[in-house]
Amino acid sequence: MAQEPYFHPEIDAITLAEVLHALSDPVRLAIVQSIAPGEETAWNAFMVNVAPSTLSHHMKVLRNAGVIASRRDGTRCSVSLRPELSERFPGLLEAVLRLVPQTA
Amino acid sequence: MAQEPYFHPEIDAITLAEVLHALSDPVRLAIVQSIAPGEETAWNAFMVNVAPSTLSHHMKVLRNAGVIASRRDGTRCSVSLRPELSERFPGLLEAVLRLVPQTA
DNA sequence: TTGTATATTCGATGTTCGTCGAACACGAAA
DNA sequence: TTTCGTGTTCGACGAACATCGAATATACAA
Repeated sequence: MAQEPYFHPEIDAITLAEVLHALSDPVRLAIVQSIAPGEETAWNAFMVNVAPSTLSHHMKVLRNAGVIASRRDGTRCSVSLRPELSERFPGLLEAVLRLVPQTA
Repeated sequence: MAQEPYFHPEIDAITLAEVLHALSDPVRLAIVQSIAPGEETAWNAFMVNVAPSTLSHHMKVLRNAGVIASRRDGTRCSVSLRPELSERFPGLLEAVLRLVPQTA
């Protein structure tokens, strides 16, 4: 874990295409779906079968897209859904997350 | 134009990740946005600055993802939004299309 | 039949992506 | 201090992607 703070884009810098791209990967979709809105999830609590380096990559994609926020907690890391996303694109994440279960 | 009929996937074969991926490209997002629901749009009526071969490629991606339907009309081609998409993933396309204008 | 307009397919090019293992950086514990 | 646990970064790989121009196939018009 680097001591540098995580980069999180400004609300207005979030683009629709980038959000949709971030959500268009099955692994990332599973990640986002397993984060309860308003709550934090431990980094290593995701049931995705990828290497840690790959998971870190996906987290970065979601973070850069403005979907999730990462917070350092000592050696560990907690992630959560960014409330700003629903301000920028109201209803989008809700619409997607509502449909995920019937896909899997 | 090939005489072969266009391939359109079955409703249940449409996956959320594939739809999101199809919509995650700016050109394709512009295409979808300029198709009025319930109406047909002429192939060459899209204001996207790409070569015809590129446009054809994007149409194929959207078609394979289950987002649009293509119909031959003599030498020409008309496209429309697939109503089945809203049956498979209710509210998804509506949520996206509602947000496109504020992006551009 | 010959020619024209329309869209698809093909081949090529450069880019982006998802994945991994190895190496690294940091905080915390021993 | 040394060790261990946790994520990140780096380098590499093959696959997928966006783009184009050229060639092609088809329907229609002259």
